Amino acid sequence: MRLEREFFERNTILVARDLLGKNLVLDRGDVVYKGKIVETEAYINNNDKAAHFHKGLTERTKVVNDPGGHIYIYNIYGMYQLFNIVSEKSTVHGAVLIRAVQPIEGIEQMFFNRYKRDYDNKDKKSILNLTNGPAKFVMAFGISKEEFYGVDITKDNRISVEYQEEIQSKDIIKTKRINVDYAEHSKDYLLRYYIKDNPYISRK
DNA sequence: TCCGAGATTGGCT
DNA sequence: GCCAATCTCGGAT
Repeated sequence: MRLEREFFERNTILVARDLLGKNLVLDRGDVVYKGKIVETEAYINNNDKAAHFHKGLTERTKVVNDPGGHIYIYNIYGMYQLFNIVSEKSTVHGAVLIRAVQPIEGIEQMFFNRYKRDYDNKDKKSILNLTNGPAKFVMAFGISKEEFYGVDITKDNRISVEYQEEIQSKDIIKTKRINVDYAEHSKDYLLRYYIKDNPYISRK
């Protein structure tokens, strides 16, 4: 059962928290990639200097104007792409960065996408390293901005978020976002969420 | 084995 | 010039 528009059109912070434990699913026909979302960050529309759209939208960020459930992907550091899901209703700006997932299905293909070699000589560390960071899981799934920017994750027949039971609040850690030191007053907002003790989170 | 520093890379803030 | 990241390598543990 996929998550519908109503889920994503809510407040960004609620969407970020409730995405924990849900499965991100990418169906390529011959292979299905599935990963449990274990770490997210909220970028909000309340004077959040860390948000790309805090001064208004540009060509890069225009999809944030769409209703919740659309996909926002951007380039970072010249070499990587990060995956976000737009939240809030149309014209209200907010997005959730997916920072890490735990592989559930398609792990052999993820391994090949990341390392360009077969699944044979694997070790525990290389498995954890598949998807324990925001650019890592994008590479593991083989997602690109060109293919998925602006796609509606509630309607598209390739990509969706699969419903799973809520994570209990005692198992959710709430902390500061990563690498937003430039964001002045916004840098200490507690807008990063992750599942307690999950091995795939990007940082403690 | 673990941790920190340095290199990498190109579009936009 | 800056940046919501990652990889590699060297020295420390």
